[in-house]
Amino acid sequence: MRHGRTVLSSSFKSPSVQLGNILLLASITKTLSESGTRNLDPRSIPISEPLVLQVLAKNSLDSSKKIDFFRWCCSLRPDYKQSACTYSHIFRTVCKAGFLEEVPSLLNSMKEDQVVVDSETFKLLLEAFIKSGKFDSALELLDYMEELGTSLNPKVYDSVIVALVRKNQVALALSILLKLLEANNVSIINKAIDVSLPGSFACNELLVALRKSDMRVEFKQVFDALREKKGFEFDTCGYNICIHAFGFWGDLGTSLRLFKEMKEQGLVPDLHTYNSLIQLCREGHLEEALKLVEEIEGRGFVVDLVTITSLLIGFHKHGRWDWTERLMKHIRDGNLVSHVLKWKADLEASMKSRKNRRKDYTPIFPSKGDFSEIMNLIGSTISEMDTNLNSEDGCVKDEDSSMDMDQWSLSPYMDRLADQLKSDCHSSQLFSLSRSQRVQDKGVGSFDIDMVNTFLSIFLAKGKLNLACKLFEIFSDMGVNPVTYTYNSMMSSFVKKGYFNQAWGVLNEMGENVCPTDIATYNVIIQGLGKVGRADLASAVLDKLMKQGGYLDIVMYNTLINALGKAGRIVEANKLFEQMRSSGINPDVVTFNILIEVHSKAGQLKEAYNFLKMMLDSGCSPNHVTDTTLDFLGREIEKLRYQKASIMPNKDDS
DNA sequence: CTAGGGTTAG
Repeated sequence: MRHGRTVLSSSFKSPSVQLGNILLLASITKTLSESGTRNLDPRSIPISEPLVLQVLAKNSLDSSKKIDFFRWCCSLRPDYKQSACTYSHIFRTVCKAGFLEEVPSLLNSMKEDQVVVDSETFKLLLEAFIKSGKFDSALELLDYMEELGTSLNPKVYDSVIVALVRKNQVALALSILLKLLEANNVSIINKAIDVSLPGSFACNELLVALRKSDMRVEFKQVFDALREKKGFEFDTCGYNICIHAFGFWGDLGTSLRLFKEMKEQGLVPDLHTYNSLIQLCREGHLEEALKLVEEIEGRGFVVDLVTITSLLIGFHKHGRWDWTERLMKHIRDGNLVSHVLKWKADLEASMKSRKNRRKDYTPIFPSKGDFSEIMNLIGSTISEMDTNLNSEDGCVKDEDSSMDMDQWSLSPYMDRLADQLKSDCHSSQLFSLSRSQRVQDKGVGSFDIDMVNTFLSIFLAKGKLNLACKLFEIFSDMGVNPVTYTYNSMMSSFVKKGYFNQAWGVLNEMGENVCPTDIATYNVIIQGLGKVGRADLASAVLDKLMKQGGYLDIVMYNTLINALGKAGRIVEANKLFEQMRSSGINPDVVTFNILIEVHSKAGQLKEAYNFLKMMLDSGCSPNHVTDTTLDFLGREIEKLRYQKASIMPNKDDS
């Protein structure tokens, strides 16, 4: 078929041309993969841009051959110049294959060819550099881009900043942003700012990173610079970040000012905003915190577990459990408050009767002295409890018309369970899973169970295990269907008292009951397990969690690594650390502190030192905890040096 | 895609 028909569009080639190309392409590919560019003859090959692109796009050809071919084509200059498009291709190939060392010379030849690739390709290159830790190269490339002076997509800077932040290169990201903000005379930079900064995602990311790294001064610097920049306005998220950060660092005045300002800007504060502000109750401003709760309710938001946790931690910190009473009064009537009060009353009633019921709990709760503390926690008012009975099938039936009750009510279960308990002679059975399962699964995520979990977390976190156990005991007797965290807490309590069989029972029963919604709640359990050196159970929890499709965030990883490490399971801790990194989570200062400490205490000083080095290399700045830990490491090293003056870990580098 | 509570030392 050789009739020379005109090709209408370059993308629709005649069959003959197509066939010819295919054959040519096949032959080149074959030659390349067999013997590289050695046997290619420029005179016999009609090098054209589409052809080069097609070769570069060949999946069967490995990247090194493609790069060779590309260089071979370049060598044909001045007869043949590569187009920007081809450069774009080869850069992508290079990035994909990780041959970043090829980049500088490729950039040079691009310069010679007097073409410039698109912003997107630059962005990919920068990100590839940053991803592989070649920050210097990334900066060089940035300079080079400025030098080229071409119109670059301002979003390139955003992506660079974000990429750096994610690589813990907060300081570097900071310097780039500040440079952008200050460089009023460089047109390209200005362009970048004008388009990119309003409502910028990158700025928010950087601010968050600065807050997390406790870089107060730098945070303020960026904050001020952004505010001075004309045309820049924070979005809701940005305001939230700043409000939280200033409050976090104790500058409540600024937090509140920003809060006011954002409302004036016409932005609507959301639950994030309020929950950030409520943190101020940690500083003792309990009254104001409650006012905010009022405002939340007034605006139609519903307080969530974060709100409650923040408040309770604040109350706890200031020893003001009596404020829970006031909190409940502030929570919107008709919705939560009645349930909260009811829950409270039920708990009280249950506890009152408990005293007469089980006596064989003593060995599990050797210390009874703190009982009054629970009473304080719950408050002293004893309201009459609702004595509704529930139906046999486990559904809640509400006969109290005055209180719009729903499935959150606990008292019907409690009543029934109280009866069961009376007839139940297995008082040594610490809890009954079948009993729990009989209750319909409606309470998951509801307020009451969260409330209990919150108290449990606090008790467990403060080492008040007996209190936590007690609370849980009461709680599970009420027959609330436990969510995973509750099981976990329970298990933790058992473990701490040596009731391993029961703990395993819980583990096996957890099954589908896992409630994966709130990862924070899983942490305390692992922490507790780690503290008693039962990381094997922590691993089991983890396994189950993962099988349920749960995911791990950085705090969870840290908690787990800590638990494993403290239990002396260093190998597993390290494995988890690797898993964490391979799942794309960057270790933070807490992770490194844990790893350094764990290895130090295990006598693996060299490893500890390596983690310190890794931490510094990854741009993660040490904090006060690191200092304490390093003191320990230093002493251990000193000790070792004293013992064996000759064989030393490579300590004296830094 | 980014924001709030929950993770580490003494």
